[in-house]
Amino acid sequence: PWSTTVGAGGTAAMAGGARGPPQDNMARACGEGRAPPRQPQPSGRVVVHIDLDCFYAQVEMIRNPELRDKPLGVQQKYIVVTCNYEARKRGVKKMMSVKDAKDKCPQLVLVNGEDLTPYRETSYKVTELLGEFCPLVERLGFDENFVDITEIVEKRLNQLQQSGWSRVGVSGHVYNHQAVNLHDATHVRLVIGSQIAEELRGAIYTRLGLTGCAGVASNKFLSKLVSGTFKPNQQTLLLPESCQDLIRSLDHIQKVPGIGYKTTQRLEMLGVRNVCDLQAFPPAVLEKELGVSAAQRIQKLSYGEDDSPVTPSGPPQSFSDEDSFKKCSSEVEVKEKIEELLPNLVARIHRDGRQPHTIRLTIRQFSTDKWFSRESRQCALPPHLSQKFGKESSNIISPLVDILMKLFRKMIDVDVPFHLTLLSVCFSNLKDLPSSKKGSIGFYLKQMSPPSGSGKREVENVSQGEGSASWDQ
DNA sequence: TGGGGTTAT
DNA sequence: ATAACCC
Repeated sequence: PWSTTVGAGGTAAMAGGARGPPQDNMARACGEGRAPPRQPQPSGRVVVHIDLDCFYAQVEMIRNPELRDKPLGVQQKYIVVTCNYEARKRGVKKMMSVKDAKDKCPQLVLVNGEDLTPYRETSYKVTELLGEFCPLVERLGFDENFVDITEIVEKRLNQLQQSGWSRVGVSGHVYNHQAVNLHDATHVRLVIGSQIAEELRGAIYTRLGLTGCAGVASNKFLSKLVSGTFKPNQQTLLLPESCQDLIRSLDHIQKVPGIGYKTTQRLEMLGVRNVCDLQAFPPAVLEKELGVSAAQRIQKLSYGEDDSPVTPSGPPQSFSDEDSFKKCSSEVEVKEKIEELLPNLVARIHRDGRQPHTIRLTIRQFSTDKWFSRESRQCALPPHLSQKFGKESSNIISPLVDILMKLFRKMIDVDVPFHLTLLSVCFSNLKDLPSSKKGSIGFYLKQMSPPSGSGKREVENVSQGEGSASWDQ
C-alpha cells in the first residue's frame, strides 16, 4: 500500500531559482499586500513527524480483521471518537455523536473504545520501534511521534559521498510541488530525510501493520504542519522556500499547533484572526496580553520558527484512569466508582515497575455553562504504600480508596448536594525502585522496613495534616 | 465531546 | 493546584 517514490530526477535541479513555483492562485488567508520579510532559518536539523491514520480504528481492525472493509467507528460513551476511512467516505466525522453518525451511515459498525489498553500498548510499540532507529523520539498523544533524524541523515550523507554520489530522489510528495535543488545542501539533507521517513513508515507497516503519514521538515512545528498535507498513508517533504506558503495556508490561528482555545480568544480580541495578522502584530502589545514567553513563542511559530528540541519521552510521567457519567451524587457512589478505577490502574503501575509517590483525585462537577473545568486534590503517598507497588499480593486497594475519599472530602462538602460527571485517579511522581544491590545501603533499608506492616493504621496520618502538608517535591 | 497525556506558572 | 497545551 505504499505510495511510490517520486523521483526528483534530472529536471529538478534548478540551480539558482530559489523561489518555489508561484502558487498564488490559491485563495489564501493572507492578503496580498503585506508579506512580512523573513528568511527560512538555517537550522540544519531534519525532523520527521509521524501521524498514524485513524489510530484507534486501525487498532480495532487489526484486532478483528472482519471489520477491515466495513465502515467502523470507535465509540466512547455516546461519541464516535474516531472512525476508519470507509466511515469517513460516508460522512462520519471524528467526535461525532453516535446519533448523528448512525444517521449519516446506518451500516456503521461501532466498537467500544473506552478501555485504552490496546491503543496504549500499540502506541508504545510504535514509539519503541522508532527508538530502534534513533534515540530522539518524542510522543505526542498516542498516535503521533516526532523523530529527530539529523544524525542519521549526516551518516547517510557521508556514505553517499564515499560511494561516489548515486542518485538521490525524494520519497513521497514535496509540498507545493517545489523543485528540489540538489546543489543546495539543505535540500539534499531534507531529501535524504524523506527517504528515512519512508523507511520508518515501512517498518511501522511491516512490523506492526499500521499505516500513517509523515512530514519531513527542519523543525517539529513545520514537520507536524506538513505531515497532514496528503492524508491517508502518505508523506510530504517541506523545503524551506515553501515554509511561508505552508503556514499561510492555515486559515485560522487556532490551527497553529501551540495556539489553543484560550490564546485564540485573546488574540481575536486584539483583532488577530489569521497567521498573517499574527506575524505583523506589534510584539510589545502581544507580550502585554500573553506574557513575554508565550508571545514570543507563538509569534515565532507564526513565521515557522521553532527551536524546541525533540525531547525523548521515555516512560510515562503519570498513569491515570478516568470515567465520565451522567450523574454521581453520593459519597457511596463516589467510592464505588473509585473502587472500579483502582484495580486496573494499580495493575498497570505494577507492570511498569516504578513506584508512584503522588496520588491525585480529579472531579468534574455538573454545571450548565463552564462544564469543562475540573478540580483536583493531590497528596504524597505514604512511603509504605509507595513500596507496596513494588510487590504483589497485599491489599493496597483499600488504603488507597481511603486516601482518595479524604481527598474527595477536601473538594466536596458531602453535606451539600453535589453532582459529578467525572472521576479520575492519577498516580505520578514515579521513581525507580532503589536498585538494591547486595551490600548497598538501599539493600539494608529495603530489607529491614517492611516485615511487620499490616498497612492499616498509617493511612490515617496522610491526609490528616491540616496544613495539607505534602511531602511532595 | 472521551480518555487520556504534557509542561508552565 | 491550576491552567494551558496536545492527541
